[in-house]
Amino acid sequence: MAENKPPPPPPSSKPPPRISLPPRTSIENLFTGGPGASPGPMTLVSSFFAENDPDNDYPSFSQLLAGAMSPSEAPNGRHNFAPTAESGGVGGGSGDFRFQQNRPEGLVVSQPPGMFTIPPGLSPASLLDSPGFFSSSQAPLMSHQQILAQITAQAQAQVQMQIQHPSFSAPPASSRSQLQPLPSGAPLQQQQISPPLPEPKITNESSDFSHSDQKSQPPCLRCQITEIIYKSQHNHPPPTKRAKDSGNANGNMNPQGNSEFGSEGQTGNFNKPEEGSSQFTPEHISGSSDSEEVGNAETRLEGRDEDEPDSKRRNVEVQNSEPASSRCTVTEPRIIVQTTSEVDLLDDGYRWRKYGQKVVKGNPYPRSYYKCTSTGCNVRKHVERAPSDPKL
DNA sequence: CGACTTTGACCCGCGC
DNA sequence: GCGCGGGTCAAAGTCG
Repeated sequence: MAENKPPPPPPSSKPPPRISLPPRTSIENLFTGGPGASPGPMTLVSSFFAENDPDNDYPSFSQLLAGAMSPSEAPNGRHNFAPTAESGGVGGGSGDFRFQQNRPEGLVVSQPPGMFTIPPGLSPASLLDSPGFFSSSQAPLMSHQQILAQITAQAQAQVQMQIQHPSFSAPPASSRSQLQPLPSGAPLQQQQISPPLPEPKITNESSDFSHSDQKSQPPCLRCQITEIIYKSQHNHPPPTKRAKDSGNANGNMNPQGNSEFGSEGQTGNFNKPEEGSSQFTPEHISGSSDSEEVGNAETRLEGRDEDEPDSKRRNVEVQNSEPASSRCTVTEPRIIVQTTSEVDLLDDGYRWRKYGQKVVKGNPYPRSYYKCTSTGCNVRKHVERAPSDPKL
């Protein structure tokens, strides 16, 4: 797995960035700071920075992001990724349940070298959808890359804040609310698989940061994670599909109307990254196209499958491996996002068709392969459950 | 009827 | 060069 990533790949093949969503259970750990607790999202992020090799050939993530979004835009979204206690872990009702399925509760940013994680509370789907990412006025179309970029940026911002202001464990209530929005009720717990971080403390903080509310929530087994890997970028507007799915898919969305997706919504899941993104230099992004913003990102929600064989990473790497030059010319930038969620498919606003399923080594659960059904969209994503996932 | 899921087989890359 | 593992394709089946 990513976590276990073997030694840093050669420059040419850098691991793609990953966004991880920690399993809820792990989240608890985060809060508690227990040994089991994996580094908090922030930690991951921080680690990310720390670990990021300055050497990184790739342009800084921020730079990449810069293209994708303007910091100023990052409004506070309305939607929260993090599950709210109210929603209840498992459930706030059938509706919640659905929600859970579709959405990861928390994203953790794990930062093995090569991967970046999304701060807890952020769900990839939300991110993707969240209009916040793109202001409504902005582009209706967000590519996966962009989304990732945004996520990353925010994560970075948070990290930076923590780094700069250790005390800054939790964002202002307002911000928090934004983050947590996950109505899903599903509690998110994030655990990260990321490699040992040098600064565990951050982890705790971060955990607070993202899940302050969540803490109270019981860990939801259901939401355990799966991995979702996005390849390629989505340029088409998610809403389209949504129209169909979304009707329902979003249904998961809270009645509150925060749609995760926001085609209509605005999201600001996170605080927007104000920071300079310079710090962020995801290695993985390497291949990605600058223009694209984020070429590759992996979002991983797995709770803990550190076991993942490298092979998986291969995908990522390969994608990443794209020559920098490709960035500009990249015909098919790939964004790899690995997330885990109870449901194979996170409702990210896009329509996915399952084209394959396979059992991979190191994980009892089969990995599912999805393609974006939008015409012309080559985005693919791999979803797999964390091996440790008890699976309900 | 169309879209999607499931499943087996094939192909490719990597490690030994 | 061989074997292993992963990723993708394609056919069949299912569901709305």
